[in-house]
Formats: sequence, structure tokens, C-alpha cells
Amino acid sequence: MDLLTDLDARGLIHDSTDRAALGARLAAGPLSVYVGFDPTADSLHVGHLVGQLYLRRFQQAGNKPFPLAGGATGMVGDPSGRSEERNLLDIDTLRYNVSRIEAQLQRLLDFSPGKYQAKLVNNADWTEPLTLLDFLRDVGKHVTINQMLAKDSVRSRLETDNGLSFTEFTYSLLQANDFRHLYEHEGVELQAGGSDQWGNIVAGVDLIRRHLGKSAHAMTHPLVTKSDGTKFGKSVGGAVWLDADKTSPYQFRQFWIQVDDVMVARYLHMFSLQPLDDTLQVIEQHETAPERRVAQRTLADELTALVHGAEALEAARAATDVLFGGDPSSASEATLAAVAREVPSSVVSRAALDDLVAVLVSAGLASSNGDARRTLQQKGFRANGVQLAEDSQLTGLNLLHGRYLLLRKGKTNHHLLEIS
RNA sequence: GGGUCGGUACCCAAGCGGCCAAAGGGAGCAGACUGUAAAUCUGCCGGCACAGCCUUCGAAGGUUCGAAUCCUUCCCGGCCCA
Repeated sequence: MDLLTDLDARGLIHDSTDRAALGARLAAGPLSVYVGFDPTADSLHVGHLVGQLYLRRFQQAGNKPFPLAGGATGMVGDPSGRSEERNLLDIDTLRYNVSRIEAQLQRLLDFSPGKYQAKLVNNADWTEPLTLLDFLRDVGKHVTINQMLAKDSVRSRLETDNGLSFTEFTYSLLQANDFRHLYEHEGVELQAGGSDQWGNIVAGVDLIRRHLGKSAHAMTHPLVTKSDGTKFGKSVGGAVWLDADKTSPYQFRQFWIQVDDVMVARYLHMFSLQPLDDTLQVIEQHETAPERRVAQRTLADELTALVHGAEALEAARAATDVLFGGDPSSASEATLAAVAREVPSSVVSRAALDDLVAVLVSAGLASSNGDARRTLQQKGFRANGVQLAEDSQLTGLNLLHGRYLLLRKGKTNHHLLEIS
């Protein structure tokens, strides 16, 4: 199966320039492709994973990927998909963000020397030296205001009272210039991205045609959505980050485990790097016994290993076995230590255990004493798997390995207490 | 600058002198069911030393036995006029 057919079957093609021409070009030999990531935060999140994996899919199919960090575009702010002007980040924050994102962009792709070696680029490298007059003559002259005004991202903003600053208005020109630069200097012929990037990407294709007289390709993937229409990639605590310090491997894996049934097949298609036939088989299995959550587990394991490594996946799985396995008393000490790294934990004195309500509050499982009492009344807490009541005593319970107590609120909120 | 309407808990929104810790909806949390899913149903959803008390209805003063509700000033937002 060729790459385009595979991408299409996975629902990963939303739009593309001349599909036949692109297919022919891919068949003719290795192609260089780029996807850009702006440093709006100090980490990428799961929403960026589709773009990263796009590059990986291209690389696996024998093409050369160029992940791009938007050191320059990040300074300006992309108006696409935004109803209001962005706040500009200060330079120090931006530099920091770029450094973090660059580190993340160096994963998932093969950077070892060779024909298909990935190459990390930063658009600040060619944008910063550019003078305003150069930009106006070399880029601006090839673009008409009429075209720019016709773009969805611009038009929608003009229709509201929020308006659009000149700065954001020029964003797509910067991005177009990136594509032009990479085409000219690195032979990059294709830019991919989310469907919200279509206008910006095509602006680059146009610029390459007008300025260089060459034709380039554009392709977008659909944005990942959730079944209820809310933004994908947000969990209770906010975004699901790729940075292990911001979202632990355990939490990351949980995010995928908890994906609901109606979306799991779609996500598996979009995110899995396994052969399509294998994926279809997993989905079939899942449908015969959805309660086993085979699809969710497959997806969660693959992505956790991909993003955080095999070792982190094992640790996350071990923690999951303890936390969701029912009886934690059989867990080894090493496993409990691993659990402590994956879920919130704290150290309390033996004497402090006398006050159950205070323990629950200090563990963060209840927001106030009243909240703790109410949830106790509603049978919402467990300690070492045993349901607690208002008059329960923690001191009567056997500590795991003489020093741990595993608290749980509801099904998914855990806290490990270490008794000093 | 003038006029006018508004600012109520996480969000939306009712209340317009006592019956108000404040209706209703959403979000959230817990329980039942189940599968770490969805849907549904039930309960909770300011704080505390919890049949009681304390703090809250943009802010500060005032009227009143009593104010989210009335008055004054101020701050912020929408709309209209300039």
C-alpha cells in the first residue's frame, strides 16, 4: 500500500493540492516534507502528535522529514482558528519554549545519518536576518492583499469587532516565506499540517510559484476532535503534554485508556504506526468485547512507549495494575515506589492518621473538611481498596509493606501516603 | 461628556426589603449500573467547632429592627447620543 492510500485510509488527509501529481512525485523518489510547530507553550501536547507522526510516516515511507520550530512565527502569532488577537509572549519565554520544543521534535524521528535523516530547523534562523525592506520586496510584492483578505482566518476576524492586527495579518506571509526558503535551500517540496493551516500552507505554495516559478505541494490532516465537540487533548488537569514533567507517563497513558468507545477506532487509525491491517484487527476485537478496552489499551501502550519509552510504559503499566487491580496488598515494594512516582503522594506521620478528614484534605482528595465528610457519606473513598465511612479509622488498617496507604476517591483519583 | 441598561457562587442566569448561602441550567464531584467508556438515574456542589455559626450577590458608605434587593458615591462592561 502506498503512503497516500495508507494516509487516506487512516482518515489523515483533509485536503491536498493535486493529489495525482503528489502521488506521482512520491512514487518517483524521496521527497522532503516539513511540518511547523509554534512555541506557544513550553511543551507540545497530544494535539501536536498527529503532525509529528505525519513526519514519521513520511520518513518510514522513505522520505526526508523536516520538523520546524517556529522561533520566528511564534513571535508574531497565528490568527488561524482564533477569534481574538493573541498576547505576545516575551522574548525570554519564547526562547525557552523553543528550546523545549526543539528537544521534543528530536524524538519520534530518525536523525541518524543517511538518506532519510530528519533535520530540525528553526525559522528564526532565516527570518531574523531578513530586513523589513527585503521582506517587502521579496515576499510582499508577490502577494496581493485581495488574496490575503479572502483567507478564512482573516475574514472571520474582520467580521467581528475584535479586528486583527497588522502583525497577525502578516503571519501567513512569514509562513509562506518559510516554505519558500526550505524549498530553495533544502529542496522541501511538501508542507503538511492541521487543516487550520491550509491557508498558510497554500500561501507558501503560491509564493514558491510566483517567486521561484516552481510548484510545491500542500497537504493537511483533519484536526482531532472529541465526540462531544470539546477540544481534544484536554483532560481534567488541562492539556495533556508530551513533557513527562508536565504530564507523567502514567497520566499520559490514562488519557488514552479513558478514550470513549465512539472515538477509539478513529484515534487508533490516526495515531497508530502499526500496519493498517493490525489496527483493523484490534478494532474488530474491541467491538466484540468493548468492556475489555482492547483498543484503548493498544492505543495507550503504543503511544506511551513512543513518547516516553518502553521503560516508562512498563512503570506506568505496573502502577496501573496496582491502582486499578482491586487489592493493592500484593504489590511489591518496588512497584509501590513506582506508583509513588506516578500518582500524587505525600508523607505523613503515624499520629496524623487519627484525623481521617484532615488526611483526605491534605492529600488533595477533598477540597475542604466539609467536602471530605460529604464524600465519605457518599461512600466515595477507599483506603487500600477498603471502602471508608465517616467513622472509619485509618490506624486500624494494615499498611502496605509497613509504610504505605493507598487512598482512592471515586474510580480514578489516587493518592499514595507514606507513613513516617 | 450625556443618556440608558447591566455587574449575583466555576460559567450562564433568576431573585428586586425578612420565607436568601441565594431558583433553574451547564460544568464538576460521588453513588447506582457498567467496562478506568457512553447514556441514564440519585445525591452533593461557599466555609466552619455543621439542628448552629461565619463569610459572600462589582467596591465603599448610608437608610432600616432587618439589604443581593432601597439611597449616595465610585469602579467596570454593553448599547444609544455627542
